Amino acid sequence: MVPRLYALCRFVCKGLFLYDRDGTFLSYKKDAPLWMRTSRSRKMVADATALRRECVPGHALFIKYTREPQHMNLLRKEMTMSKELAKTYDPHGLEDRLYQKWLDKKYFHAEVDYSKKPFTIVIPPPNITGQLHMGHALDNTMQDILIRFKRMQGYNALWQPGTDHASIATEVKIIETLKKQGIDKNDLGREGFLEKAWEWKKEYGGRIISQLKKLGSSCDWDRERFTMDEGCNKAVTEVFCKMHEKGWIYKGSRIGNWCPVCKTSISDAEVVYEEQAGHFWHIKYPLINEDGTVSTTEFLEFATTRPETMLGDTAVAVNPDDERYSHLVGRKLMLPIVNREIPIVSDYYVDKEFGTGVVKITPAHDPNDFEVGKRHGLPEINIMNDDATINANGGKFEGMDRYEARAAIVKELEEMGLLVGIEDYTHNVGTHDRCGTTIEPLIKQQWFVKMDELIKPAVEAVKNGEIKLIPERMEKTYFNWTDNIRDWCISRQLWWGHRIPAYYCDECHEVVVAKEKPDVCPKCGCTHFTQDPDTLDTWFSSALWPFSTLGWPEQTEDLKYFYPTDVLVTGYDIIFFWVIRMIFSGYEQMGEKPFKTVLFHGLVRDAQGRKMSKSLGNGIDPLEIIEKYGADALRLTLITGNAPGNDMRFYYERVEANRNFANKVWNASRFIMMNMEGKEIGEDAKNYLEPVDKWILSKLNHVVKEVTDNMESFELGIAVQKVYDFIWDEFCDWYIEMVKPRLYNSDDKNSQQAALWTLKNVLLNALKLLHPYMPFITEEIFCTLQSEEESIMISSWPVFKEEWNFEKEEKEIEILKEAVRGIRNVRTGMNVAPSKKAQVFVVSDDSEIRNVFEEGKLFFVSLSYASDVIVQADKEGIADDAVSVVIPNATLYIPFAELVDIAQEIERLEKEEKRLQGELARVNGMLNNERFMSKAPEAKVLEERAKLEKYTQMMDQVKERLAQLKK
RNA sequence: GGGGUCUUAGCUCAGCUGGGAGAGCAUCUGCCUUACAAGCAGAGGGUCACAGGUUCGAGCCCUGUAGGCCCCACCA
Repeated sequence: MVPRLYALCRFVCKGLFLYDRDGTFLSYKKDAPLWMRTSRSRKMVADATALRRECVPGHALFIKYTREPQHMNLLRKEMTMSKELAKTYDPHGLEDRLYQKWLDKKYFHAEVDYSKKPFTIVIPPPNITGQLHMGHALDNTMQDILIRFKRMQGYNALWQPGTDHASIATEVKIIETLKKQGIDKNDLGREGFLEKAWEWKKEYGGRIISQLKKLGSSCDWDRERFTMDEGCNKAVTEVFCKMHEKGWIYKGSRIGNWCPVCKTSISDAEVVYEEQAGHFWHIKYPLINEDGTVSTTEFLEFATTRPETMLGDTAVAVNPDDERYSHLVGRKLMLPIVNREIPIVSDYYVDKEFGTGVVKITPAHDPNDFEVGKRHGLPEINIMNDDATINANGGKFEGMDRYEARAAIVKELEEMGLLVGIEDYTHNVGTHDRCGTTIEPLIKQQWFVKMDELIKPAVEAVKNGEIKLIPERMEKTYFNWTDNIRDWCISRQLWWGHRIPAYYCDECHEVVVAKEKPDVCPKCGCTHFTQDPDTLDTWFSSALWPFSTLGWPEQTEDLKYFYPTDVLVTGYDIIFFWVIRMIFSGYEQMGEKPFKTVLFHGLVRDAQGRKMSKSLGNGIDPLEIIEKYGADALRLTLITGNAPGNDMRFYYERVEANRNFANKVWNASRFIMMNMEGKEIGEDAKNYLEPVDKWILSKLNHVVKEVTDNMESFELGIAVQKVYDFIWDEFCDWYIEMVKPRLYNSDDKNSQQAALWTLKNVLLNALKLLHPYMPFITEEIFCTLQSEEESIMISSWPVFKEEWNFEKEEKEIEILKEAVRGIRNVRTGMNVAPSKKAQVFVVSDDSEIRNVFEEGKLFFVSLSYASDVIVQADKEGIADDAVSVVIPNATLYIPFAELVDIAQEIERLEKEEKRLQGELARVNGMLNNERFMSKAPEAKVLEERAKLEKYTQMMDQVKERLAQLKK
């Protein structure tokens, strides 16, 4: 036998009372031990050791309300807790257990089944290098909500999971790891490196998956795919060859973004512009005289941010309309140091207003200059190696790093007297989004995808609504990109990725694009080929994800059944990288859209509104939140409190509030189960429904409809907010309180049964509505509540039931609620303790109203702290100094035993009078406005008329009462 | 330079197609009320950034202004 000891601190701020289980007072500890919460002050100081000494050995100690779990746990270890159901919801253990159960039962698995309609979502595949962050958590919570909702609605719901090989991100990471081991990528060679990469994938690729499971994601894990698995590789090769044949993939020499550290080209989308403090070097080049000598008096001055590129200058340009220089066009300049003659050309690219209106042209190292060079047939002189050191074209600067060369060249120009000045200048510098290195524009042979034709159906699809973007404004961003589309550079000089299926004849260098290495060169007949060393942009394989995962290029049953998918959920930040590319790929390869709807979400930011990032160290780990508050609370936090597509800030307070909601649900359920214990609830109980039962059923009915509608239109946050409000405000705070008297009274079995039946049914339906959002707690309660059902996740989604539609009762109960609120209001206003009961008289000349109060008397008594309630048609027998509360069509009187301060009461009523006056003025203003009456819709007019009647009537009551008091 | 978006209570944000300003947190007051103090019952708090316009009626629609954030393009 273990006697228990209770510590109750609820009503004491400065100390701790210890009671045993029977409530016998044991001792009082001043300056009590823990961080505790009381209603007033959140924290209270005390000493845990002292408290522990207070406990007799073998006794249990129960601290009722604490805030700091670490202190709580410290004590718990030495305590024997009560064997009753846990009073607070504890997600620990429970979540993993339920998830395992779902897995074991194969609830997440979907098979082709033509008797059901499919509902498909493909996961945005997380990088294998990734760790679950808040963005993933949000993204996957949204998908899971949709999938669980549709599954319950009876759809054959498939959530197709997988991971992305993330070529450059992964390669960078592996190189780093190897570096730590003292291994250089090049020493390993391609094969050796790839071996390491696959090992790495094997080790870390599963990590993110297990983290997604912690969230509760109901993905069909049997179908897990990888963007570089065999099937995806087949799809990639197929697409490449097909598009090459069509002429939409081509190899071209173009200036592109080159990362000198990763030694690969990167697409425009991978370049991040950063503002950097730099300099503007003002330089002049001497003109060449008619006779071929270098002028010592005539110069052309300009400014540059990158003086080292002068080594590759092949012209200087001015604006054709610039009269200052028009006479010089066609003449030549002597490029100093290099001593090369270069022409002065005119091109509209040059801005007359900017600087001196003169620009040096380096076609090989600047995208704009490249274009100018093309227009004027200028030579392209590449002065750099792949690592951004100067090459042989740089003469004596060969071997220098680009920045070293810059300093050396500036120095030399200065010595030559050609440096006019140096100016501080901040400008935007392109950097590589993966490694931060400054991009070097270089001319390289790269593979490109021609976009002009490919993009057309993708533009059309969004324009004509075949693909819907949510929120709608994302369409503008979408078109902004499609309107300015440029060819997509798809080759990467990396090893980790899909190999480009292009083969070069060793003899004649003929290029053959084919699924397999060709045997014979079609041109020269030789049999030796070398495959293109490059790999493809990661997004090339991601673009095929919606159909490659379903088996394409094979015409599988899955593909026929599940494609096109229904919804794509993703962040707006990858609309260009991914969404658009999936759309045009879908149309091109499948002849059909890849998905019907794209649901965008925003970024999860920290409490200060900053982006969560590793460098700032402000990232919040979702797994930590799950550990502390449970996955359900996290999911609810991510989904509520902001509009679709907007960024959100992450607050611990909000997680806490949602954890509290979980606890509320838990306790309401516990209450219902406790009351149901040992009682059979037959279905005939519904023949004895009372008005309150009908009221809550009817309320539930509306919620079911609204929530379903909201979810159908992807308003997930709004939907769950309605469930939240219904459960907490209506069900817990009103309905449960209303039926308590019936539950505690076993004399009227029918009434009790009806209440229990209603409690159970409303709870079950509310749990179902909540399940997509909070899968764990709802499953746990659902299964405990009705042991015969095996899982809420395969139960059916609630629908609006005509037989639960009770309009009359809905209105009636609202009257009672208003009366209760009115009474509570005056009581607190007058500082009357709840323990102090008082008689309540309900006076109304409307017999229906009187009837409502008679019927609801049982709970009305307890909710309004009444000793008893007397319903009558007139004021007969009510003390003059009773406090009164006016509600539509009735006045409530509370004759308190003590004398009521009449003056105060008059003041209160006058305030009410003023409020009603205001309302009446507004309503009358509208109704007396001729133009309102003629133009406003009839429904609105009727509504206002009804209000007028209601307020007039209430006003009469208030006036009457005031007159009486003032006598 | 082009485009998007935001500005609503002390803080963070809702407010769908125009028809009496909301939530959470915070603050204040009361509460030992056997589901829940991670709770219950109340209260206070807003010129809806500013200026015009449309409308019977504007937080919501239009124009402009100021400030914040984001995306695209990138200026030698």
